[in-house]
Amino acid sequence: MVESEIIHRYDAKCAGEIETHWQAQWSRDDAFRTSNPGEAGFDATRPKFYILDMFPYPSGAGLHVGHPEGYTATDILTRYKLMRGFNVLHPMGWDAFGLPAEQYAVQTGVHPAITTRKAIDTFRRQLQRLGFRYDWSREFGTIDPDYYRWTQSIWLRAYRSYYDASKGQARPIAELEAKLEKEDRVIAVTVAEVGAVESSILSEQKWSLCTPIQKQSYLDTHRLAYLGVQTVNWCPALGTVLANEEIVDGRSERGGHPVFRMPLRQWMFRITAYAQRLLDDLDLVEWPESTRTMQAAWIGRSEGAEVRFAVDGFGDLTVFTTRPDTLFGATYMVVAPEHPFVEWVRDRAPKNHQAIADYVQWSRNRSDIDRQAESREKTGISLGVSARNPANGELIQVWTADYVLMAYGTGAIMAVPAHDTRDFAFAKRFDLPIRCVVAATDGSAWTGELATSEAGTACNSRNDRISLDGLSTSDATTKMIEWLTSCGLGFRRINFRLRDWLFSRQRYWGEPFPIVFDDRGMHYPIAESSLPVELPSLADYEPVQSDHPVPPLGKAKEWVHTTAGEAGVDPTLLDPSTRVRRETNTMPGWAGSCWYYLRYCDPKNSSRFVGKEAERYWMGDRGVDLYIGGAEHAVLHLLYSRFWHKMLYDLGEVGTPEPFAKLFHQGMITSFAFERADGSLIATDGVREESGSWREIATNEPVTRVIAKMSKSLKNVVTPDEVVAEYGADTLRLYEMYMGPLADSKPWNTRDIAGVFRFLQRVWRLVVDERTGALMFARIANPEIERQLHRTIQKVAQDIERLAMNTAIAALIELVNLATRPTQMKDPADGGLTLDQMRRFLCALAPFAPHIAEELWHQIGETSSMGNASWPAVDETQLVDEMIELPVQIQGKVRARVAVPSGADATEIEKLVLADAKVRELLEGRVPKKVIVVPKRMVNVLV
RNA sequence: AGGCCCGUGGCGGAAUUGGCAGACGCAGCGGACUUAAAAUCCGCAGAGCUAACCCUCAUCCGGGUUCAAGUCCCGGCGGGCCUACCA
Repeated sequence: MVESEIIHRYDAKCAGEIETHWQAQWSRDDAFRTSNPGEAGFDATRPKFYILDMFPYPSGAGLHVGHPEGYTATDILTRYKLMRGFNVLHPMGWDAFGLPAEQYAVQTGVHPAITTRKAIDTFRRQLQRLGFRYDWSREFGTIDPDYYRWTQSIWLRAYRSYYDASKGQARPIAELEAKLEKEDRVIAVTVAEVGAVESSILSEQKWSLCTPIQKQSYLDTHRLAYLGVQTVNWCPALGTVLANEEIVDGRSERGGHPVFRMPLRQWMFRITAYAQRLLDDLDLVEWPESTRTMQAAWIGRSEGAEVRFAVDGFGDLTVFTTRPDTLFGATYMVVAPEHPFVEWVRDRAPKNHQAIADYVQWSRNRSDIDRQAESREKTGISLGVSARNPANGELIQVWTADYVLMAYGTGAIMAVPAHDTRDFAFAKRFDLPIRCVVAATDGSAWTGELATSEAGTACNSRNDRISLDGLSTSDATTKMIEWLTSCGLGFRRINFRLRDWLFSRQRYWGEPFPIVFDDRGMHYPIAESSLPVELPSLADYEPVQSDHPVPPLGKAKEWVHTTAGEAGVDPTLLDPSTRVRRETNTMPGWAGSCWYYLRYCDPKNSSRFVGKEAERYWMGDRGVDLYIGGAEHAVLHLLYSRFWHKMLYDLGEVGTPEPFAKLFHQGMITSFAFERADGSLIATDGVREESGSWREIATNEPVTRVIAKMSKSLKNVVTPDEVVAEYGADTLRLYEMYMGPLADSKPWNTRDIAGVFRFLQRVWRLVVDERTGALMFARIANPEIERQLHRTIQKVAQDIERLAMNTAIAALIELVNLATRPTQMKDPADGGLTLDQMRRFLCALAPFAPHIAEELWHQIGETSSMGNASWPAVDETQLVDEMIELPVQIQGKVRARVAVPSGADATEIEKLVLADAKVRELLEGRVPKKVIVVPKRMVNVLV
């Protein structure tokens, strides 16, 4: 018993000791530090590589096993690239402002600043326990005043800029102002009160005659960050604006409170100015096709025309259509209930005034989701007014209906029921005329039973001056646009689905806007030198119940009401003694993540958001070299970041048009759950396994195992902490990578972890005698193992580059299995790997399991850290065999194998194969008609 | 409703470019060692027919292209993701 006691075994305790020992050592040595250009230790001869993880939102629950999946992959690549001689930037930080933290704080009564800091500490500790090689000296959180000072600064840059359409780029708004001043241009001015809806244009006048408020309103219609009116979902009971997804049946999802749609003045971003560039530049990036498609769909470019329909007494009602070729088939019009035309009609139609008002009110209080529900029938009401179809001169009715959206196009449409399914449904419901103006290409007659939106041949489309009849849809479209343009009735237009970005939130836990208002409602920016505008520490940050939005920051009365001087407004803009009111909305959770990748390049810079030299070096020509994160951010975060980046690019602040050269989405880690016959789910602890199948404990009924998301209710959540305690960090890292392809969603199976753990134990035993702790090496390199070692190193390198960590690990396992073959081990001193082989093997293992690799590295006599090691060289000659066995097919079926020299060409191979005894036997004297030879692959003999 | 992606052993998966389907791991079975067990090591392992070899069938189903298809094309079925009255 005593002699069999194994004290030098790689078990959980041993792994834990090794891991914490080396983590402490790396920390003492500052081993993960990366130097910037100009700093001590920076080697300018090395190429750069910037590897970025989407930084986490630290929740109170800590990490779950999904987090380390992407992080392990980037860590492997980081360690590998370092061994390959790159300067690698691999940072980590915290996305820490936002709604969940605030709601958690309201629930627990603990201030979000405290809970968030605590959550960050937990996350950091957990990540460090996994040995990730982050340069922690670059760590920051979006809630750090030193960071959000620059978030505010960049926002101010947008505020002070406009999009110069002629140049196709952002320019300082001072340039626009100077031009207006110099040319004394005539501008459209709105009613005198600030924030009027754009449609209430009253008159036009010269710039020099405008009031300051009119000037500001005008500039606001050009700023990239501007104050504008947007219809929002306002929930008085919750005291906040809600997203569409948070509303069910016109009530809040949480609590079932009523929600009202109301126009609200909010800070917006003019992201629509960048729509075309955001679309075009998707060609510059190496991103998953699905993500690029989603972004393109979100931007939603469509080509068509704007067409004017005359309404007596009103003027022109303008529509956007992608099918101007069907103008002759427009038999009625529809405007959105929010369209100003409705208001105009209502005031002039006393007969159905009330009915129209009721309909508008009713539709206004319906959420977008409600309005868009597929199953519901179309609703609407006739406005009792007619417009003239400019093509055929017919008078057609104008309706209002909520299937037309104010936010898209012009908020009004021409309805062509014969060729649009929505218009068709509406026309059927309200018995409106339908006219076919596009004939099917195959000549078949239109049935009138459903709308045909496909391209075809124009018909019934002629007037005195134009005829489209007989033209294809695309030719008819071109001709119609030309005609409309020549008559001044319309023009070609490209429309985008993308809308401007609502950037205000009625929240406490976010970045304050660096802006103040005077008594007249004019806004003034805070001077750069007075940033940050710090978030005031509030004891009561709960939302306010009200009929009108009251942001929680409004409660900080002393902070809100101040003077221009105290707030830090430039004295040349506003007298310092002027009483001002601070903006009380805050920025949304997305703000901090829009530019964090830039700050990592130079996180301590106190004079710029990022130093130019550091930005140019780390961002290089194409930006971040590899960005890994979840597909849930495929649209919003990535689109917002690209937008900010392009603004900064236009303003000369960054050197690349796109921020992220290559993007990769890791899959989700799921878990198992169990399903009853009726489809209901059972938690894992309510089930027992019985000879390969599962039964519910309570009823003894058989259940099936299914894949489900990890959730508390199903009791199938696994945390890294528990895995580390049972097996160690190296095993967790290895298991997460070995589960399957990084991009796939894969189920966690605790039982499978033993496999990779046993692999690490075999690695350990390869060198360490478990009883004595003595080191064991082969005296002579076994040639088969040597050859396999070269192949493994080669494969691991290739697999890491393409992020196929699972197959890289399989290759490492195969090598270790080969090296531990007991036939090689009869004499311990003669088995396994030589010292030199072990050295090279550990280099290949280190990216995956850095702790055990570092430990063994030192045990075999190395004194410097593995972090300084180079990737082992591969001898090309070891990768090819002299002879290879080719499968030989007869009539397409593998019937024999023939050994041939690996360099043999097709003729040689054919000769060798046909001379082979087995092949001749199988051919039974038949003469081959054709022999297909694919060197190094196979041979197919056809008779 | 539309768009995109995916269906391979009992399970996770491999097959990178159309070229030996099932690497590697888990679970399973048999053996060695042990008084016994654990641990470790060795072997077996898609299905069918076999004592065994052979052979036949086999990558969701049905067609097609090809000397050759898990891989390409067409049609279905099943699952997932996204968008959802965008004129």
